[in-house]
Amino acid sequence: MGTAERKEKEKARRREDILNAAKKLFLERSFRGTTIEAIAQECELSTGTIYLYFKSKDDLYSAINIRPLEYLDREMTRIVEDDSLAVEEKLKKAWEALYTNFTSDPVSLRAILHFQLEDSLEILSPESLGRLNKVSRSFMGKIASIFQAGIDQGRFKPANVNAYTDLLWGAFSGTVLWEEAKRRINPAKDFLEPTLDLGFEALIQGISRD
Amino acid sequence: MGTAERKEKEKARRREDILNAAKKLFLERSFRGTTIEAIAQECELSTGTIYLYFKSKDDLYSAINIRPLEYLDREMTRIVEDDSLAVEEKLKKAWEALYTNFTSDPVSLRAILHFQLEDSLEILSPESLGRLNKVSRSFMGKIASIFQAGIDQGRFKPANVNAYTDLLWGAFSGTVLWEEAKRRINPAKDFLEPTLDLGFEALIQGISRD
Amino acid sequence: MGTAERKEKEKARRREDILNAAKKLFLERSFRGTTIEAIAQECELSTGTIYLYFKSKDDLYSAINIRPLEYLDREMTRIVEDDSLAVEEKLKKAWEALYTNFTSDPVSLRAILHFQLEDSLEILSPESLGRLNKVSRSFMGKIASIFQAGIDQGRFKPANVNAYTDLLWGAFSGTVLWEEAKRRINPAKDFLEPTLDLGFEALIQGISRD
Amino acid sequence: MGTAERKEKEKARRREDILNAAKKLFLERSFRGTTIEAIAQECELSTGTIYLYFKSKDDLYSAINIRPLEYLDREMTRIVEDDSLAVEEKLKKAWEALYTNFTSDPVSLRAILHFQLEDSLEILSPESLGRLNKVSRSFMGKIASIFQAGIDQGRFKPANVNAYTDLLWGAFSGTVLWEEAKRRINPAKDFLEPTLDLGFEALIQGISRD
DNA sequence: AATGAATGAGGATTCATTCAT
DNA sequence: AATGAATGAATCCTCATTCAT
Repeated sequence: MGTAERKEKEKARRREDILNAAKKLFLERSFRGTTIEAIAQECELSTGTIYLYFKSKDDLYSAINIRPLEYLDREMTRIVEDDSLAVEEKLKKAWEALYTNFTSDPVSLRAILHFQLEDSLEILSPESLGRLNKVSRSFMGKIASIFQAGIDQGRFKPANVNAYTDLLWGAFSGTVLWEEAKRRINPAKDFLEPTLDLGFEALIQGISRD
Repeated sequence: MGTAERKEKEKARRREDILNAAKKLFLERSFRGTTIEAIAQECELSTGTIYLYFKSKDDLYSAINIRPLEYLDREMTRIVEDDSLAVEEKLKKAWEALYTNFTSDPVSLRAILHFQLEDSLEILSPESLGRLNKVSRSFMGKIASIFQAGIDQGRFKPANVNAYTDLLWGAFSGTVLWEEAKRRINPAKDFLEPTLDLGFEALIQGISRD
Repeated sequence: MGTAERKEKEKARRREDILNAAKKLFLERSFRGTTIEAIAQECELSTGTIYLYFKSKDDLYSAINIRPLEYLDREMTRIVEDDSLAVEEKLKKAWEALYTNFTSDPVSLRAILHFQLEDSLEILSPESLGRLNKVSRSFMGKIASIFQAGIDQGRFKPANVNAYTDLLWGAFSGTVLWEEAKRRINPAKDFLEPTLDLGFEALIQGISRD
Repeated sequence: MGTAERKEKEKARRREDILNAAKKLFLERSFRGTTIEAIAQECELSTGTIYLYFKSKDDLYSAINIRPLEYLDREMTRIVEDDSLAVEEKLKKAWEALYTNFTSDPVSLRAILHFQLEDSLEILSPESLGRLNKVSRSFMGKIASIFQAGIDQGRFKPANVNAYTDLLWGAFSGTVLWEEAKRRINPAKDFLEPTLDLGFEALIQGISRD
């Protein structure tokens, strides 16, 4: 039925609106500094309506995470499965995907880090938490599989692939976080890209055999 | 007079007690989840007393930052000025200092990252903020000087030393944050040390000439 | 639409309820001695709701002022513009208006005096302060104009009309305040009316030309 | 013994210091806005010491009242008993005593009015309250006796002398309060003296027989 | 489904007062 | 007597969440 469909779409759109408004405000004023009321105003809805779409503020925050992670997960799948790419190229593509994603959507990274930092995890609805865990595990697993392939092919130094993966994620996220913090203090200086480039070069060099 | 001195010491000790209690709770229950009341109870003082030593909750949190940073700053000075060390060794020592410091005192890193993540900076007392900025700049500056020396000596690939420094800090802090988050979900798995080792190896490899 | 209108009314009524509850308690237990919580209980609302209608406790207190002042201001207009009245009669009516108003609503005078006594003015929201200033100036101006007319007509001794106005207000408010204080100590004795009568007689006598 | 005496004096002096400091701060920042700590700092003592001299903040505040009232009471005695003065002159002198006293010591009037306005009375130690009541009753009684004499001599219109007294006090205090409030808003304009002069003239005129 | 008024628990902070030294 | 650190009750205000309409 066309009507039902339209309604469905309308609803999805609404959800999107809320997500975007929240994202904007979380970025501008941090999680602590953003009230549900402010989000409601930003997307021209009422506070009550927000709760029609999200169970709680934390749930809303987590939803901001999930989407980019799901997106990234799909990207990683594509990269991993693309047989035309060498492992170094795959790694490069993965890194670029991270970069593209998080520069186009800085809040989502912050949201992820926020959850790493605070134990808000406990407040999350079990479903959200489960979904979050599943996606991030899948996503990390795919990166790990690239490292594994590299090792198997004798191109990367043998080491625990999880350590490799953690390193990649840690270095990436830590660098973005730090550059962002610096930029908040001095908006003129934006060294994110060159620093990340450097980071990737070093990483590849550092783990490549010979 | 001995009395005045003892009082001074007593006061310093009290401050320390508060700091430790706060540290413990912030670690266990995050900043948001920790109330002044809880801190007071933890160190067996009253809420009012906390405010005798710290202007606000944020001020207290920031004080947790400053000391390890100041300590690290002194460490870096020692390392930088030790002429018996090669630049690679200096870097290794610096990395180890970070490691030692933040594993022995995980909250302080979390506190630092907290301030990177939130705009709580604005809430800090100007003095705290100033001191924080000064120390961290000094500290970073010393790391940068090691990179500079390495480049000057032709042992590191020429590049922007600030990018190198940011990378080092970003990779280090990001990795710790991530490993810690993982451990909170699954306490059994602690991969921090090997991952950081790997990270350092990769870094050195990656930036070393030939 | 009737619904919107009813809502509007309901809201105004709520505001009124809060105002009345606050008035009652402020009268009974003074400003300092009255908590928001108590006000909330008195009008069977929650503390949070109070803040939906008033920015702060001081704001609420000031709101108690404004209405009677605005009412008085309108009264004064009527009196001033009533050409059938002699200046002495206008003064009498003005005095009576003050009397009627403040005996029917004693807190409002106390609230006014409270703000005269404390520097709480700074705490008031700028809007409230502005409104307060505007009304009281207008109100005083109208009384002054009666005095001016009296002087112009040669019925009052020439003098600074502002001094006359200040005197009238000072004598009135001071007397009410004092009688009220006495009554609080000994509720049996209420001399307000005769004393005010006497005051008015003396005032008229005192300023009338021969 | 000289030592005991000196100690006594020293103690009285201390008390005086505290009183003066408190007076100054109460005037500058109002009762609410003044902390014991601030008073202690102002007179270079410690908070604890304040409590050696005064039972409570309210007690301290009340002490500020009592002295000028006691002084005024003595003044009134002198005036009342001075047979060389006519009743009108006595009244004039009484008014002038009030004026002199409260312009030289504005806080004390504010303190008195504060107690009229708030029911801080309940908080006062019974002794303080008793003393306060006694003095103010005595003081008012003396003014009343002047009115009584005036009526007896046929120079004032017969009326309740308490009403006369209340009127005098109300008009005086109300005018001072109001002029002070105005001056706080616009310090340039000080109309206190002329307004009080006018007030006294009107009063005398108003109550004098023919 | 949407609203937005109402809720009320929760928390930071202040400050009069006490008390050990 | 003097100190000033410690107390902790008291209070204002915020804000995530609910619910009647």
